[in-house]
Amino acid sequence: MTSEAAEGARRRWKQNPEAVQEDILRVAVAVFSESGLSGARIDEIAARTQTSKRMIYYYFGDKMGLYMRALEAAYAKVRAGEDQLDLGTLPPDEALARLVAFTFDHHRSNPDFIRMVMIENIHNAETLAASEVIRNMNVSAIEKLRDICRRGEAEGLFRPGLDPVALHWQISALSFFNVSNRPTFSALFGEGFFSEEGQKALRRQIVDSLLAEVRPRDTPRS
Amino acid sequence: MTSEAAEGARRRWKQNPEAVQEDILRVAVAVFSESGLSGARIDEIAARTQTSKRMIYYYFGDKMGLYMRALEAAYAKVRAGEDQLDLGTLPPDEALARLVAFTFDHHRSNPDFIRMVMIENIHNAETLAASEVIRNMNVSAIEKLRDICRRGEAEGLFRPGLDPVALHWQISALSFFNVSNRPTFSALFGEGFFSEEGQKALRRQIVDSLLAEVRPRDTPRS
DNA sequence: CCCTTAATGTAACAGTTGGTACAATTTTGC
DNA sequence: GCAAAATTGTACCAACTGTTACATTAAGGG
Repeated sequence: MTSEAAEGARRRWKQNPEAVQEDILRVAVAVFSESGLSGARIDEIAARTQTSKRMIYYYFGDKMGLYMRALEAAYAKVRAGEDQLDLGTLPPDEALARLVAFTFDHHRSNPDFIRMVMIENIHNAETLAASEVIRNMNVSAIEKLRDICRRGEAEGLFRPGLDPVALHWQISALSFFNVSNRPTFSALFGEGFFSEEGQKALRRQIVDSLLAEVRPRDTPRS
Repeated sequence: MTSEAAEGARRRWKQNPEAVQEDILRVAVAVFSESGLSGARIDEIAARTQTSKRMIYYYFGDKMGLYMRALEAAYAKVRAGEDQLDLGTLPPDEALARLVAFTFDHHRSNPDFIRMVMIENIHNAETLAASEVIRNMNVSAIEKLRDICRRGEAEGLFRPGLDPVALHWQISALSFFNVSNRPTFSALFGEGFFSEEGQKALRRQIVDSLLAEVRPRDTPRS
């Protein structure tokens, strides 16, 4: 904080490279997520920036370089938000419920990130695969779940043999689809699901469904 | 069949407008789903066709006109495949299980359609919303579920008050995400989920989860 | 068999868009 | 203070891309 403040003070008059890059990245995420990789125009990104097109090429090389950095920025922001969540002190079932509900809400409040991931999937995740930065960020998400599973199994609350990655898949699928496919789904079946009450009911249903999933199977004959 | 054969025979030598349009649409779906709306190039579509760019504009007006028709074609093909499925004779729980498993497989075998819907969502479903053709196609999907629910409730196999649209939402979410987000998910967490065994296990889990969802709630004190 | 209309080939154009050459200015190391 | 390096402004270009004008051929009606 102090070093950043000093940095800001030292360069307060003109030329602030870090701020310029952040500015560009912020706008790039917005424009790419609005228009897609081919649809996004460098000129539009530049126009919505406080700097110029020249600077984009100076700092990021070319369009793909900028796109990759924007993708990384989108992931970084979302993962940072997730780290706010502390589940270590909660009992396993409550921790899982909290994690699912949080993921659902968190995806909803980060549509830019969702759209960046959609775009990346359209392009076969080639940029993501080329970015070591991102791959290193996604370990923590699974670690949280692995810990919950381990504790739940130890306490006999969860059935044994749970796969944290499979759980993550399910939680992601429902929370992601809720944001990614809202346009087509609501165009075909109405906006009802996306009202405040609709979303609340949906979230509860998803939490319940996941909790039922991890509970030990009924053993009728025992 | 006879009229089409006659039509084909009559125009066998040169000029076959229907075939030309079908050819263009087939390629258009492929190219749009590969590259996105802005990423797709009319020149590439033309090149992969047996006709010319000139004909694309002659029959479809402009790029957006072609895109809309391609989107409609993608929906039509998938919905036609769904209509092959007959569930009326099965008991409700089996019918639901069959429908879920079928949807899962059907999405998997139609990645072009999935990608078209992804692209449409990136563009806020504006084209889909403007196409009456598509909206009329999606009633049957819900009708199937509504019928299953009604029968299940009548027989006491399902709990009352089920929402067919909500069920459709869940089935779609899991089956869709499985295809749409495969690139990013497998880049981050490995290909394991998308092997033949992985997909089989996933499908069974999804079917079980949906069946558990509709069963009457345990009423411990009765 | 002719004339209108539908279908197709050729070639080109105008606007856009990613990218850059060149020069000026600011910052920093010494 | 000064020279080297980092940062920024201006103007421009070459390639691409959606779209169309013009001419030509095939099909159907009478």
